[in-house]
Amino acid sequence: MLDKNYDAKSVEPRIAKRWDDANAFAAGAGAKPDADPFCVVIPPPNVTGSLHMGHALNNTLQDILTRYKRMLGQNVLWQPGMDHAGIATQMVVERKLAEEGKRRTDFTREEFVEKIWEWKAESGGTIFNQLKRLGASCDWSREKFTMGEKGEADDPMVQAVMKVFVDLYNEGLIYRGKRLVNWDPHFETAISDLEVENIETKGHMWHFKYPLADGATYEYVEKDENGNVTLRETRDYISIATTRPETMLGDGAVAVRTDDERYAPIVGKLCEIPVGPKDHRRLIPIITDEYPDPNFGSGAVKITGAHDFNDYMVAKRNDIPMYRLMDTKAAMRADGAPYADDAARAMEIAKSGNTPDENTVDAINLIPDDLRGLDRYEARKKVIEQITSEGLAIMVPETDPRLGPVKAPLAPEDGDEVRALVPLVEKKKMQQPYGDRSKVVIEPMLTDQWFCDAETLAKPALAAVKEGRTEFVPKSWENTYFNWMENIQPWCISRQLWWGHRIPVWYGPAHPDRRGTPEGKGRQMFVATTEEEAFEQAKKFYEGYEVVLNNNVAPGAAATQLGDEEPRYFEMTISRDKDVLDTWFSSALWPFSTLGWPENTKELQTYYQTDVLVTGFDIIFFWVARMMMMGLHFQKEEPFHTVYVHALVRDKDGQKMSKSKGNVVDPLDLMDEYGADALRFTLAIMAAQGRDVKLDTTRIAGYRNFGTKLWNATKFAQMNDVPMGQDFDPTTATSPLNRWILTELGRAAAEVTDALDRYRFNDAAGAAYRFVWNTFCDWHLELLKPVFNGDDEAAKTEARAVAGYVLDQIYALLHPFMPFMTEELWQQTANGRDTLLCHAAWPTAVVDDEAAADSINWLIEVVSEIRSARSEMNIKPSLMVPLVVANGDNETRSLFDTHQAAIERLARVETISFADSVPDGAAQIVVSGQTICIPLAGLINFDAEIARLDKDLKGIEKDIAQAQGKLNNEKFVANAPEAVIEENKARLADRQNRREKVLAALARVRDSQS
RNA sequence: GGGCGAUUAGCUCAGCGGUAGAGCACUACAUUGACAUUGUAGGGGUCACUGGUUCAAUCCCAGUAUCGCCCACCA
Repeated sequence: MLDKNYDAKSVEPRIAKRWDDANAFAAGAGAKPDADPFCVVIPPPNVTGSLHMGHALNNTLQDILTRYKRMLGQNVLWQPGMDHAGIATQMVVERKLAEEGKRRTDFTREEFVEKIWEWKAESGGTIFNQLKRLGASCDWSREKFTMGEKGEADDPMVQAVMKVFVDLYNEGLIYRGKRLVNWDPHFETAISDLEVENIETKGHMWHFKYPLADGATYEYVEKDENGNVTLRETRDYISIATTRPETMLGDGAVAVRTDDERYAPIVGKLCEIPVGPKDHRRLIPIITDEYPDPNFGSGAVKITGAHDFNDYMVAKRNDIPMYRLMDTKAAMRADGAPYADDAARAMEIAKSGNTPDENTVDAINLIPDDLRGLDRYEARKKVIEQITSEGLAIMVPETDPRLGPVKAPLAPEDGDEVRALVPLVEKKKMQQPYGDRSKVVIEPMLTDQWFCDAETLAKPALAAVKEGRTEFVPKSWENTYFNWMENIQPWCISRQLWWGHRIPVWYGPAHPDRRGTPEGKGRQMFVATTEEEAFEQAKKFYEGYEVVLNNNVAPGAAATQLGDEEPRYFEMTISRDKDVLDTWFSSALWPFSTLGWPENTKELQTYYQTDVLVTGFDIIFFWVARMMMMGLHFQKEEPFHTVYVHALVRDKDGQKMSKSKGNVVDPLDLMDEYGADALRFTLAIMAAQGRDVKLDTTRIAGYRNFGTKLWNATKFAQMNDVPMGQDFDPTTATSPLNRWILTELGRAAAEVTDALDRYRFNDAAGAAYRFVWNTFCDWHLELLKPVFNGDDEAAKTEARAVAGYVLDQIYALLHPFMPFMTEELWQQTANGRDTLLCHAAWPTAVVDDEAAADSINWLIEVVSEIRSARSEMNIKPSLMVPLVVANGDNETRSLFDTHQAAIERLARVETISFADSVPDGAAQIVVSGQTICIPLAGLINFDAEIARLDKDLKGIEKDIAQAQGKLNNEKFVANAPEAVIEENKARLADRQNRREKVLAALARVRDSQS
């Protein structure tokens, strides 16, 4: 016998262990011979991670699918693993070190990386244990890590990444170059566009004068829309607006639109950057470009190619030098020659109009000595001060509307004009880029990075979805995918971090004997999947020279001269690239790297293409798109045929859960309180497509109660000797009640199955819920009671067998949603069950008996109506009442005979009799065209009875009016489908019949009252 | 600036061309045998607004309002 209560806390670990001991989720476990494979790869959680609601939802859905497919007998693999999560992990470990008062830079790179591995060993299993608590049926023996077991170079997980890099490099799809990238000054690394969040912030726009060189002047004319001159003055400057004054130091030009008449007179002239030591002011040219918008600001834009993405494009187009102003921490540069020297050098460049190579330009430091080393915002303040104090800020009256509402203008009194002039500093909302992890303002920075030609890789990935080989569910996400893929930019894949896959490129010096050829110039690259291979390449390249490998020297350092006497003998040192790859580069390979690629393993052959990817929309770009690209490129087949995109779990008020907001709901707490099954069921039933899940904990309690209900239903079965786990053929059942519940079971199973096949998790859970609670518990079990209490032994035997069968099927049907409790019930309810429920067969419909269904549905209606009438008449529940069926036809009599015991028990009826007329002083119920009476003279309150019948009548008449209205409408009859017309006709006939009966009943009540 | 989504019972959400549903909350009643983590009965909604299409609109179309998200280079 079951315990009084289901105790999730003790059952869940026990069942989990049982699955574990049985290896129940090993790839292919429980599969039929030659079964179709079904494979899902887990979105790998961060190694630093701990289970949050997003994981709980994501993994619940995957588990529902894999358990369902496993029960269908398919060859199932749910592949688990973790992601090394470069920045996130490095951040966590750095934070940990900070607690000990240490910094990353207190260690060597090797030491620090070793610390991360230690940390992984220590706490890396946390999230898997949490996933196991949730019931995730992954093949845990196949756990993978994006960095391999220990990061060894020959680990297949590492080799997969290396091979992909090398292959793409050899195909020209990966290249290195100096580009403007998003630079995170906190982590001191480049990041990709996707890792930047644009946040609206309050900023300012300053307006400054850039004086024309040599005191030149021009006539500045402004016109309105109609061409009338609104302003004409002689100027010796050009007005420039900027939100980032500190970048003025790196300006390479001022650009105006080609057709901007205002500036036509000065195009091609030089102007002066109004900051820095007076005697070394730099002059820059005024150029034309299509980029400036004449209607914005002054129409003239300063061009700082090294610190702004737009300017970068302009500078490239016009061969304007790009001067890098900041260091890796976004502080103003303090390296290189004194300002005077470098400024002079820049002047020469500007005058010559020939921009030297990028490394030469990069070496020039244009930060005035007094600003060197300052933080970029400190520098901004100083720059503004200096320009303003020199009188080069554009001045406007205090009343200028551009100053914004903050500065209250002095009201011009008694014709006074202007009280004062102030610098024009517009208050302005602007989109500011922030690092999504560091939350620090991103700095566009000109650096050497590795890029992947995403545009080329995206083409097949785009076509795969366009042509339907991979489908998104819900489909609307495909537009998001298309939009991004069609506008995809080169993917910056290098990161200046310590934790990650180190880029498999080794650098050596220029070849000493090949001056004047590419091999004899600059550093040489050896791209190889292993160090040995790179070494071999280098040896071949530097044939005749000594080659050594030393990763501690700067990559591509000059050849070392060996021996004083033999100057022709050099040592060629090669050293590996210091950078690591973007984490998503390795994640992109997940669907095939986890299956053993680059080796052609049996798993790869069996399970690739995988089936469904279940993921949140926030990583469609980061991950899904890149898996599509890499999967198609390296396997020539999409990594999955379906992408199920679920919503974000938000808090009750629709806010994204975040630690900083303090609104995080911890799924572990919820599992402690309600059990894993209740949490899972809630997430499943709330996972409607296309909408966020706003989690309301009261619902979890509700579904916990659902589990209790099932538990108690099973207890009831046990108390009535219902046999479970029998080999019973349900088609042999004969009684209407049994055939009815089998019919309902089949319908429910079909509904759940269909919903799961369409990824309608909420519909699936809802259908199972309704069947178990509202059909099986509310009616079938109640209707069984009179059978079990009766003395028809044959009927009891069949009823028990059917009840046992249905319960077994219920466990199976609910198992994907509530695996722990159902497995526990499965194990406890039958002796000698040698199977695990997780491997049991998925329910299918075997009995569909319309007549039996009609019969029981009639019974349910009668009972419900009697109960309703009793309640409204305030007849005490304890009072057993007689029932008189007036003018019943034979069919009705037979139904009452069949269901006599059930009606008596469920409606608390003492006797059922038949009469030719309605007895006096009776409550009258009209159901299925029959008038049923409760003759309780004296107990019936006539007013209440009249009110009840009136209410009934009103509803009926409303129905009649509606149905009649439709049927009288010629257009309706002409256009509506036959079924709808029939439905309305039937409704009308039924209501008319009932109206007659109810009117008669009303008349009788009124009669007896008078 | 572009795109997407939402607006349904007091709350959190399903439904989506043929007479509105769930969970929680609420009201009344019921505690001798599966279950108070319960049962029975009930109250509560012009399905944001305005037009249109249709025999029929909560559902389709257009527009409005409010809210939310994603993308975007206006200095």
